[in-house]
Amino acid sequence: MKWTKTLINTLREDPGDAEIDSHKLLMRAGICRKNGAGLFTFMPLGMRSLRKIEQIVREEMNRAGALEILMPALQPAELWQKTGRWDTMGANMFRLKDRGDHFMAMGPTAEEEVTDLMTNIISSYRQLPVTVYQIQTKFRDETRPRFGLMRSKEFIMKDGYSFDTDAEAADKTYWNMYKAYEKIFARCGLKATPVQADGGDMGDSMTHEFHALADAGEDGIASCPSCGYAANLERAERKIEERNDAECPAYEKVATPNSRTIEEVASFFSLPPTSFVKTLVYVADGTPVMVCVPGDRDVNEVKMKRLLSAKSFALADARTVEEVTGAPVGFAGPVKPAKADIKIYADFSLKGARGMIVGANEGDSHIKNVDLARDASIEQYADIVICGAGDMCPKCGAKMELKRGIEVGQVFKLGTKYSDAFHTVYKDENATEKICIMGCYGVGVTRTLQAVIEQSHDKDGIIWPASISPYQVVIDLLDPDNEEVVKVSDELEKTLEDAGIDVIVDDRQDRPGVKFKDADLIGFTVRVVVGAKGLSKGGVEIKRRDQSKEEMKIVPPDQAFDVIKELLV
RNA sequence: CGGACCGUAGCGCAGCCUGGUAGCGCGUUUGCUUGGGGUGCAAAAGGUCACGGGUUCAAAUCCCGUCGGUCCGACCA
Repeated sequence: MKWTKTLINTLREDPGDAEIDSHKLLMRAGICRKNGAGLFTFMPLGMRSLRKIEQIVREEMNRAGALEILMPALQPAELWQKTGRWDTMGANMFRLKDRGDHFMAMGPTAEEEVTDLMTNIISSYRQLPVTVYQIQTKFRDETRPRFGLMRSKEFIMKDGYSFDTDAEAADKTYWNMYKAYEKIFARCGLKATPVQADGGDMGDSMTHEFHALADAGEDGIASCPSCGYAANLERAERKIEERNDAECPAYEKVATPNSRTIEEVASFFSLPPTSFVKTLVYVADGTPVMVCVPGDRDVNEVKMKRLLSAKSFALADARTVEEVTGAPVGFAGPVKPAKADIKIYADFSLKGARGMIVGANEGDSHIKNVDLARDASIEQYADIVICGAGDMCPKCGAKMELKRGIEVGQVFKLGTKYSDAFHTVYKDENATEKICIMGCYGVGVTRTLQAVIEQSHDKDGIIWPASISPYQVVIDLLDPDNEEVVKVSDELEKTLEDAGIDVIVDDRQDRPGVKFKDADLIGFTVRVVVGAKGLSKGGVEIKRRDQSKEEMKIVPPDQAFDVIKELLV
């Protein structure tokens, strides 16, 4: 392919609305163009990489035994009403009406659709296990699209769904997919780490997310350098040492005018935040609860939500706080709240805590010398704070590290949440009707593309892994008017194409510097320079994008092919 | 959905405060020049200043509204 025959439009300057490197490069290299908030057009270069990623996903899914299908992105509302998600998905789902006044959804995911489909197809245990998948555009009305393809309103996702006869078989399928995902990301040149995650509304059982570690990632991940434990901060646990503080005298009230936050109270007492108990009032499914954590810690709302099996869990408003505590916001505490029967949950690390300072449930007052076990009625101690760097690994006790990641894939055990709703059953060997156990498996295809860029770039531009480079090789034809040089370039181009290697020839009437800059910006895996000066000095120059100038090889044209092939492995 | 800011040529921006016939850089086109890391010179094309209303002799500029966009927060199968 000749550069002048395709449509490549690079930008010298960063787009004004891009924040992170990968987003800037996506635009600068001409991979994408923005159409609106969270909406992008893939230009020819981007399209090539995108299709290559899809093909890798397809090959690995097929190899894992999954079957490709394609379902409509436009889905009838009835399916969603059947599982109740028509309501619970809220404003995140694009909804519209057809001319017959029927509500439809632009699919944000497809559990309902696929379960409805398979319910009518599956009848016998002989058909199971079965996994189907599709690579399809998904729609989500994100309140705040961000970071280019990372969080967009329309994106391409591979979504797969498995149907098994029992929990054991479903477990096998789960790990089969898990392994397929490891291969997919490895082949895309992406370092993706599997981490334990929270199921959210999707289901309550086991799930792993695959994260491309990157500072620009939106998710926090706790990981243990010693044993490899890794979990999304939403779920990450920590090991807690047993605590048994020295006995303290009876508690007493202390006036703490205008000291509401832990910082203010800590400075008032001249004590570290760990000497205090932070008490927050939440509302879980309409019922207020109190949550106590050490003063230097934050409540993990996802953990609380799971602990209480709550559908909704959010901080209470000021009025509720006043009703519950009998004091203005800022003075809540676990000792004798106004609402005496309120359930109080405390973090494990507070078990055995004595001599603590807590809010007095009275304006401008705190109480000190609190022994939580003696003075408060704690419903339950549990791990309910967000892990921090330095917390002990729950598996091995080593100090954990905090990292950031981009979620590029997720595998879920769905159980029977959807098969129950749709009555997806099969007959077993004894002709007994049994429910299917489901799993679902997603890969953010467009997000993976950007995650690769985020992980693989330098100050000059993108560094594409060979497997998904728009063209694996770029030939910088420096003297497009020199017949001899053109002949060498044309021959090499043909040799490469005949061998199935993607190659683009920069045949523009431009100075070498322009071609080098663009080749680096777009980041084709291998660059071959063919020019009169080079040929007179012995040949063509070959270098992989991630190699330095010093590592550049100069070889006679007839050896170029072998050297290029070597570099693409 | 709360808070802040921004909409001027394909891209990046200035002009707005203090109203007076719309500018710069990049890119594009043409010619010459240069020819191994975004060459230099010259010429040219390209804008209903987001949209609607108001104030005014006069609005990119001031006021009101709408729409779009960005950031912080909340949310996020």
